[in-house]
Amino acid sequence: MNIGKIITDKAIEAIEALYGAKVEPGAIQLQKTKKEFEGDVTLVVFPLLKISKKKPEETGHDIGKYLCENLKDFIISYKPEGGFLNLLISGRFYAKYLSEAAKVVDYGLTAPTENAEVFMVEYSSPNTNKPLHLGHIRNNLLGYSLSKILKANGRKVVKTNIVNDRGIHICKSMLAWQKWGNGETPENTTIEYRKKGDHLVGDYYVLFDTEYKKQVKVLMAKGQAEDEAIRNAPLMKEAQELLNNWEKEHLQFLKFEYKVQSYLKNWHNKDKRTSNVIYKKDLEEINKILEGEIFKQRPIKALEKVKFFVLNGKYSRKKKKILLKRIKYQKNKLKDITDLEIYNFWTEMNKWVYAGFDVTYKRLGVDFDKIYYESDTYIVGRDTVLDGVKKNILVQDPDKSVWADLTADGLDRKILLRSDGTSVYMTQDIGTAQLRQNDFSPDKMIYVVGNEQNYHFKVLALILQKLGFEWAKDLYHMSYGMVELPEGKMKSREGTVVDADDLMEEMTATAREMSKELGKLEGLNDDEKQEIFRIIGLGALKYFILKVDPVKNMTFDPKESIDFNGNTGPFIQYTYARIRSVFRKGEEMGVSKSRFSEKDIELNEKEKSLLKLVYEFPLVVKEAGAQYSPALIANYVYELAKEYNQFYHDNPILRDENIQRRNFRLEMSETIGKIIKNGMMLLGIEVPERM
RNA sequence: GGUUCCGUAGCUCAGUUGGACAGAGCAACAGCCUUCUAAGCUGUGGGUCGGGCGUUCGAAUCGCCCCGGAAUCACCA
Repeated sequence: MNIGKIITDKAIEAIEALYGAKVEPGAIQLQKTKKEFEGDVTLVVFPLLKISKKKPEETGHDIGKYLCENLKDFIISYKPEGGFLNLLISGRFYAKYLSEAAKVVDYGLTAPTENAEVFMVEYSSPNTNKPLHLGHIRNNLLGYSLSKILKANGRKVVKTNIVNDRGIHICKSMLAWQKWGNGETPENTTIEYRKKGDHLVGDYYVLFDTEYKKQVKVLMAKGQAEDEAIRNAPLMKEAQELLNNWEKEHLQFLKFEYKVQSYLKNWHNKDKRTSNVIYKKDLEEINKILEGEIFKQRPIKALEKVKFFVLNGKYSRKKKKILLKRIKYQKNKLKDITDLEIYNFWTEMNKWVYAGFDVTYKRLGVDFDKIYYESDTYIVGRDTVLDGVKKNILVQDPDKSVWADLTADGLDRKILLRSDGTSVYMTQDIGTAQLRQNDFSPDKMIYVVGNEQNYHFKVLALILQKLGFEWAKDLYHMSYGMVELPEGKMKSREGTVVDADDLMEEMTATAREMSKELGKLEGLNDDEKQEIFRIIGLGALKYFILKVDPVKNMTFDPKESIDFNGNTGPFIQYTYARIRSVFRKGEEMGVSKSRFSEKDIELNEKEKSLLKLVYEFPLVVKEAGAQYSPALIANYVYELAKEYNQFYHDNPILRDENIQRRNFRLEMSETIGKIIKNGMMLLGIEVPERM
């Protein structure tokens, strides 16, 4: 039941019959009829005047008459208005459409099929030296919502995250902690409250910057120029040295990992004692672990997993003992790792941060199918780059630094390896892309990254293409605008960021206060209430961010809290809760929904426009998928909620004495509730049953 | 300076391949709860769509120029 196609086909037929000319479907322009005119669909006749060689009104009349006669029961009447032909679609068509839509549980959403295209969506991509802030929130919400939207368009989606866990930034935090930390950890910071790991590490990052700036000031007072002082400050030098040492130890660690890898790979083949003890079925399971992703990236973790498997297996105590002994033996071989002081501290600090991130992600309601770490991927990138030098695709300068020459493409030269052989940001992204291709061979790789990196991704795609990777054309940078404060950009080093955890907490608190004032949640226990506050607070935040076109920068004023009235998340959630309330009340009254006859339904204006919106939902989902824009969904759902509230205000549902109409209104309300829920789900926003 | 993006009501934003008098929300003001949730509904005021020129039957939308803002052009990430 595609209104557009039905009319377009018939209009083409009409033009041929009336004027003897064949036109392409593209020549038929349809649009929604403006509110101030009578009708539902408007055919723009201007482009057809050359063919009809008649006045606009006459042409409209001709075609309108033809459509009306040949699409009986579908188009009831027509009215040409200047160059516009307004067509009135029968209410029965829409009512019938509603009955169909009502039957489909996931109305508007298309589930992925077996051989659907695989879309990989990268988002979040935090640095491990600081907690997430408002900018990350926009990124995460966009990425998560986009994933949902693509999935609803029948794509298989792999959500991924690349954690920037190495580099000078993290060394700054490490150094500050070593100097002034006094052994503080997330577990023992109990002075006022227990600090989340990511916040703790972030605080040391700020501390580094404060102390560093002091040193620069001192040096400048002693007569050094600013850029000189910036380079010469002892703290910066120490941080750089730390980075160098970290890289050395990291390489050493990789060698250990390699050892474990080769051992595990041959475990059951070469080690007779083990393979005799272990069940064949379990061996297969263990092999699965060894061939899986964890093993490739974190062999030690894989070893732990194998251990866990053995412990939970149905083995006799004796056999378990033998198996565990084998595992322990291997782990002991790795004890050299304990000598890697910097590396181990780095690992430890990262653990604090990840634990903190996990809490934030969970609270925000986002997740990932696969997480990559820069500390793994830059090695792959470096090898590829060196290979590119061998193949003369890339150039190596006399100082050993490696470059991609993009001047022929109208861009500059881009550095890929420093003269000391260390990697840069681009190197890492080259490696990450390769790993992803290996792991998932996606049809499309979407990078949800801020527009400040437009140039970076342009260059990345170009370099990958030059390196001969066919899939380079499948990279897509979903660029979005910055979130700014009224006074300008947020700067984490200066502590002017809006913290993600704080913001979510504030939103929940606002929801709580508001609910208290309105006092509609009596009869619920504290847990239930808390859950509703959480849903509303987060809904307000998420909607506020997602309703804005991604390409645009947006300002956020922390002093003016996010609204809960008007074009907001809570408004939409409220509409849903209202609909649910109708059905609860219906149950109390003993009124339940049953079938209605489309023939007997006279739609009023509001009902018809609501049904038109119901019809549009699948089209909006499609469009949002094509444009990668959650904002389209947000604006649609708002429109739907607004129209419904107007309907609700003026029309009885349960109290309607006309039983046919009551059934219709219940059916319509239920379907609209379903659309609101599904639509909000596409934005990653939950809806409450009550509020 | 080069490149890219943005500029719509006092504020925050809609406006799909060009289509009818440019729409919402907030804020302001005036109303509506003995009736399915008032986080709602109704009404009033508010605009040279940054400016100019051009293409077109028709431009917020496309092209060129200018103005304002942002990002980027690092051996930072």
